[in-house]
Amino acid sequence: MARHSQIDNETLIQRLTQVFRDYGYEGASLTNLSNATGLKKASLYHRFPGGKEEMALEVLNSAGKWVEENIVSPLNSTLTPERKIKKLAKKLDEFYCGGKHACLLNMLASPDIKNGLFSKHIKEAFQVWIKSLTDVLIESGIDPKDSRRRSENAIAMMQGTLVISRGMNDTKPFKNFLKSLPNILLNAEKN
Amino acid sequence: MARHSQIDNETLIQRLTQVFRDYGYEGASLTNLSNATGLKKASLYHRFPGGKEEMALEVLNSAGKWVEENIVSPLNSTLTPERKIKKLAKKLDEFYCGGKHACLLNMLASPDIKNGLFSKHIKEAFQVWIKSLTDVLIESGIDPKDSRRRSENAIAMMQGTLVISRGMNDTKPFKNFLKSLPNILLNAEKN
DNA sequence: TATATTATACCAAACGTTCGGTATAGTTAT
DNA sequence: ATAACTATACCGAACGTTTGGTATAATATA
Repeated sequence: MARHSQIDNETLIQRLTQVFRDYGYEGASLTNLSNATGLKKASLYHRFPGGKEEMALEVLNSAGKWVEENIVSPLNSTLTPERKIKKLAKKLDEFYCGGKHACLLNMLASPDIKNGLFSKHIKEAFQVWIKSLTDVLIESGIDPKDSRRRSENAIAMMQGTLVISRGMNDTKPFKNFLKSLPNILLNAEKN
Repeated sequence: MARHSQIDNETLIQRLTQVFRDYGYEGASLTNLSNATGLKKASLYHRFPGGKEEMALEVLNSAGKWVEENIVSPLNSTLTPERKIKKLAKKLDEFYCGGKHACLLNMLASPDIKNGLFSKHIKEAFQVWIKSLTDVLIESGIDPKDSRRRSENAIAMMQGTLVISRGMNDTKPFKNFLKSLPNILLNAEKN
């Protein structure tokens, strides 16, 4: 009954994600976002009446959905814990493009962007990461408290190696983290 | 021969640091910086003719000097490795205000701020961190390659727990990291 | 000692530019 | 024809920066 979009929602969000991830919220200007998507400002406002805020929220939600489907869900499957972790590492490699991409949760977590508009999303996202990992470790027979500690460590290592890989312009730290991930999680006595 | 500054250089840099650390480069507006320092915009330009760029560079240099004096130098002292690490943890607690402060290296490491104006500083800073830690571990009798691996892990954990502490608005992750730091570095088989 | 001069620190106001956002008119596909 | 979509032009506000000039303190000259 109407005309087709010239860029589908999925790729649109994907392009917006790139900009927010590389430049942060303040650094992601509408000009950037327009250039990255091929849509003029007015068209972006047609798609996102809430403006930049809505774009960033949609980007966060989309990333959250991807993580839910590709990370959390496989961790709830019937595979063995070890195979789940191996799969996790592969998906992380894909998600962060081998360490070349920054993490949105880091880039959008400034203390007062729009009075902490994203802080709830970010906090929940971290909790989801940690919880789903913890459950796998508990399932594998590791003491619950220890499971949680190891999971928190793993997520911290992930974020940290991403920061360092970006800062040193070298993906090795992240790559090494992925390789050591099974050890970190399943037999922490040798990491 | 002239009028007195109404804010000395050290506290001036300190105030600027707060803003860059909390808001990132793009988020740190001249209005922010002016309010934080008590100097009007034009006065900031008198102190820093190179403008915002120069301010950020001075902030980075100042932080680098602090780290050199308070972190790197003590690691080269005559203390035992274990006591050095304990001291390190204390200084890190101070430097990052118990996990409440973000790391400048993370906040200023966007891929293309002014064509990577800060990327050299940031890369070198990470290298300094890692090298000085590695040397301590080697001194303590740990295999050089393993020493380097452990040091990289420790720095990654530090950055990661800072990211998570900020994202979850809870300094526990960073605090726990500090507590586990001696173990991570000196007897990695139990971390 | 008193005055003129110089040097620095500071600021109000304005610069041109870009920001996020909007109003309107036109185009396109059904 | 109608509704979906896009492009152009525009807006007030904020951006980083510059200008033109005042206030304060030390120095040089008398």
